Amino acid sequence: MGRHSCCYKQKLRKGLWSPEEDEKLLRHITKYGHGCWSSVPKQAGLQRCGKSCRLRWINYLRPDLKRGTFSQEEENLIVELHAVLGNRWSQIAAQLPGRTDNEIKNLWNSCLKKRLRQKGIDPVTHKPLSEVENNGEENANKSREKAPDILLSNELNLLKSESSKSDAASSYEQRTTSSISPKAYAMEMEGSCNKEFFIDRFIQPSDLMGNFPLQMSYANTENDCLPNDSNTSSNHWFNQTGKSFDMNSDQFHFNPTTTSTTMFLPNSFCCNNSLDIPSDNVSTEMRTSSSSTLNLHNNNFSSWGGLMENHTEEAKWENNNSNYFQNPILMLASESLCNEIKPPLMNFVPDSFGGILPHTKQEQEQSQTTSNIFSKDIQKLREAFGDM
DNA sequence: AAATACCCCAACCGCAATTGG
DNA sequence: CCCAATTGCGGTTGGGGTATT
Repeated sequence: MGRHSCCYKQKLRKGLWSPEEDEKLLRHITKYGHGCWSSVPKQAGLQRCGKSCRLRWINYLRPDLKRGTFSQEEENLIVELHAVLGNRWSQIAAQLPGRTDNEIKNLWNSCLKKRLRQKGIDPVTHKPLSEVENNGEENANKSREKAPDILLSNELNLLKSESSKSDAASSYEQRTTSSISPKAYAMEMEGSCNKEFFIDRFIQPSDLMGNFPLQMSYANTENDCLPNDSNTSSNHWFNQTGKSFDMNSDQFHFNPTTTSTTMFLPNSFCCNNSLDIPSDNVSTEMRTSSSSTLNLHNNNFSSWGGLMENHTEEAKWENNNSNYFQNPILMLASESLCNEIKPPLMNFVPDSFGGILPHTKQEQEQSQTTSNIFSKDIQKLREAFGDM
């Protein structure tokens, strides 16, 4: 165990990926899905280990990545999430559609940590440095660096720490430009840490439409590991259920009111009732295997985000508000509020992996059953807050 | 202009968890 | 249940770019 077996094999390339390698991997995954990662490099004609391919896809090639610099809102969110979750980068990344754990980790280590220190806040404990020093750094580091689950409720209480008070002026100024509302902020200042606090602080209307996490299984179960099937020129894409669908098929011009397919699409992509994908944008480009239509090495995915964006006012609103929590905290809180919300339009919201989840009421219910995978976290929250 | 220091980030490494035969 | 293969995660590293001397 430990080191991936394929890494022992000779002649495997390491280091930066070349544009040619990127194109090979992208083309392969676009066409067949990744299936078993360890078989991807061979099938894609790459001299890489599967682990390296997976990482490259997740951190760079995935079409739903946002890329570019982090917004102030995103940075604020990361800091707040870090205060609760610690160095659980993947969980933090799950709340920031289009961002990878690696990206967030790098941002934290290179910028955010430093910025907090400059503001007199210990980036490990999120308490004032002076307080941390008084209490002894040892204990603080022990309890925080990699927060055990059992500390979760305690972590939540950190949100009401004195540090917030001492940094109130600058901090509130910052937060007024972020997602936190004055009410939530005031409660935080008052040391409140109850369900209203979380609902007000984290939940946006889009969450209440039933934006629950789903377990992503986009492996192409029918066609995994079958790149040699030359009879199928189809480009099978991945969906939520693990079944593939054919990007060459006319059905790709799909109507979300009749399908429950989840696809990888730019995370900014949202729509109301029906979604007609222009024939000469994404699907066409992804079908074009002979020429590199995606300018990956200029970090340019405008052909995805640009063309795919729905520019209606409502879609813009959705875009602006779909980046919020889809985690157990919100799920728990959402459960108690779902009934108060109007019957949803057909909403497409990014899941934690950047896919798009169409949510009818029925699908919300299905989603909630899937949410059982978070039952452990929910249990902890119940312990922290009591039943809601 | 050259040398050095610093910063950022892509990619690697190793471990733990999960999966499946 | 066992064990090997695989996946996912977080910590770390190293190289390239930029700033400073």
